[in-house]
Amino acid sequence: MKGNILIVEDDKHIGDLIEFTLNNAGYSTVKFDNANDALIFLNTNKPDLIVLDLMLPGLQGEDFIRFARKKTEFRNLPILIVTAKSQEDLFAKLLNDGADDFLVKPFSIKVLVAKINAILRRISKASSNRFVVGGIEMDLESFEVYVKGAAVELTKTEFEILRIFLENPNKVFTREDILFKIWGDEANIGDRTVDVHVSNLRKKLMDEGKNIKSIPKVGYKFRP
Amino acid sequence: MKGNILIVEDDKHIGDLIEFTLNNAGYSTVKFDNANDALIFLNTNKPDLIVLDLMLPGLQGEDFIRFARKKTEFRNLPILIVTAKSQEDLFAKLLNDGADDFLVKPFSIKVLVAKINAILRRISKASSNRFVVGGIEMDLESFEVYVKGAAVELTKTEFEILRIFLENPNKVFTREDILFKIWGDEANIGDRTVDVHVSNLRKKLMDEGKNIKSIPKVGYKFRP
DNA sequence: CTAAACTGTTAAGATTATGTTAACACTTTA
DNA sequence: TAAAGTGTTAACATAATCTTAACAGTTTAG
Repeated sequence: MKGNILIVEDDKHIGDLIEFTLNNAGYSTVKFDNANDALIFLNTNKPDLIVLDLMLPGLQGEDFIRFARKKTEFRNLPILIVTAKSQEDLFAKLLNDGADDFLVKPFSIKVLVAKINAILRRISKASSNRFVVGGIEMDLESFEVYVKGAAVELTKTEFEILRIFLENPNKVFTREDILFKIWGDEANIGDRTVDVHVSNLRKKLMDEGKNIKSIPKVGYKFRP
Repeated sequence: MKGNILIVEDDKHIGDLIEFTLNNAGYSTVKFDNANDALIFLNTNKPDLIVLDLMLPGLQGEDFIRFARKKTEFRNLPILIVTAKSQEDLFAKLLNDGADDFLVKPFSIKVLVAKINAILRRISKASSNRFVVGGIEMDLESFEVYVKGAAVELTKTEFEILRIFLENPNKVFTREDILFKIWGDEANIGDRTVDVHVSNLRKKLMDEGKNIKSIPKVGYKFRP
């Protein structure tokens, strides 16, 4: 998941379009058609970005920005304004109030996504590629593995094999599958080598090692 | 002084207008009417933001962005595009390439200043040019590094490598990653060179040097 | 029940990666 | 112009990892 985006847009048609587009671009979304509900949502949630229609019924978009900015944790939350007409003075004011950017309707869907990508890239350096399966935590960025919170030192090959298992829980891999995935197809290695690595992995993973099951005559799988 | 802004704009009239406006808003400016001179300027200077006209003679604005983005120290330098016509596909591409925002001519002077204020406010909040990671303190402005308070003399290359590590604690970088981030992609240098610099870094950093870990078959990382 | 096939584990040797030094080229400084 | 500083490469030493072979233990099939 690339990020969580809050959409505040009273026009159902446009709101759906934005939501659909962002979902397609890999973002998860929450949508409200009024600012009050969105503010209530913000009490208990912290999205990565807000797409805000300026012309909302009731509470105005401007007020929404000011309210949102009051809370410390939202001081750096990017807000992208979507508005019907080009009011340059208003834009200038909003940008100074804390909005990050704006789009004038009708706007291009491509530009919308590109702007959001650009803003979020700036804000969050990299979405963490860390995941947890069973009692094992794997961080692809730091190449670290934790079993029940304790760091475990793995070699690169062990790491790669474990990754295959964790990314496909319960799927059985033949030794050839594993050889191919790690060494490529030109490798000239006996498949018993996999057994040795799996053996070493099991030992290093302590209790969790028991979850690497051997399927006789087939291969190995990981059952969390 | 609020900040230093590089203007790249071939239309003298618009360039003067931008410069005048930004000066009035409290920014200091440097202006070029072509991308080549601007790139030369970037070799020895580091502005806080670039205002770039997309339709430049000779080197295209797109190329300019790519060149600028190659160097580590400009990777987070905000670039605001000013362009004559609305080309939405191009905008989308540029935003993904690393531009931060754009304005379509004729644009409002108020909006220009507001956008620049907004971008710089975002940046200055996010990145101080002095930071501490573990027992190491790095000052990007004075190019000084302190280990437990004691100044350490580093060469430029060592400094850049350390910066990559400190800005991304625990993230593993391959030797190619490091080569690319520092030398760009046209460099023709063996990756063992990185080892030598890392070796020298470790020595100079004394105790803290132990926190530069080598991940066999992958690369290096800094674990504070 | 026994042989064959399969899996687990160990340890040794082979292979590959890393650490470090020294030499040379190049640039900057005095 | 010499001297000092920096960057790059090559060479060698050291260290880590991989692979294999051997053997023990286990399961399967007849």
